[in-house]
Amino acid sequence: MSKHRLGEFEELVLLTVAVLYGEAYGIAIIDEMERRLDRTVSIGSLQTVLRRLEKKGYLASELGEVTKVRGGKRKRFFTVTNLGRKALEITKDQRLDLWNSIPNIAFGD
Amino acid sequence: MSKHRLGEFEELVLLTVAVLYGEAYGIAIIDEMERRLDRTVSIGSLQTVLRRLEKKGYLASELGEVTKVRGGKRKRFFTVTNLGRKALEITKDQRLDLWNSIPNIAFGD
DNA sequence: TTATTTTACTCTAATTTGTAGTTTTTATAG
DNA sequence: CTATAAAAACTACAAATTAGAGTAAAATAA
Repeated sequence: MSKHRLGEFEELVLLTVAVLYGEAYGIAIIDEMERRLDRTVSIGSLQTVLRRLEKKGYLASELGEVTKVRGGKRKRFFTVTNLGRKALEITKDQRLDLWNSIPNIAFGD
Repeated sequence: MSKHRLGEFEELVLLTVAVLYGEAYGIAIIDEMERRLDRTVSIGSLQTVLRRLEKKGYLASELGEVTKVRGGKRKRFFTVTNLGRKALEITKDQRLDLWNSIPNIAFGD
């Protein structure tokens, strides 16, 4: 596997969708990312990445029901697929293996 | 801090330079990355990223001594700077915080 | 029926990453 | 000596990812 790699932003989006399980739609994802990561996230790049991750099979989505809250198109809710979960785990494990292999002196200050 | 973010490949290069402390030059970095990450790494993209990371202050480099091994230009050895270490730590901590916030049901399969 | 709010979506530019090739240097084979 | 091979850095352009700014749709409130 792993012909597809996760870009930096793709990884963060995937993780945030998992964190928001059941409530992961566009604007909620942005709010959560901005709060946790202390950066601004544009709706445009988010949409692009959500589409791409869905196309790659890492995310699935469905439109929500009409609600009685004022305004807005129907929300599109995302969930992480099994394949997406595996991609996240591989990414995490590779990074942690590298961290565990760094000799103490490398950062001795 | 953190106007500069680490791209996916940038992060892996920085970590590998840390792992190879004292022996981190172009071709050794490639060999280490290919072995650990099970992917091919082209010398071209590595050079580009090494330069960019140095420019951003995450890496420092110096030319090695001439050796008596057959052929080759003098090696350029890289080390991770304090700033680079901090960028790596922020990146790692953000990812782990997200992982720790994922509800159990999110991946229930 | 017009304005406001909340949402998704599209398009183009900038940045990052990948690929293929070039240059430099030295040792060894003929 | 000269040609070839080996080991390394470096360059240039193409592809993929990410950012930013703008557009469209749907619903309630005035």
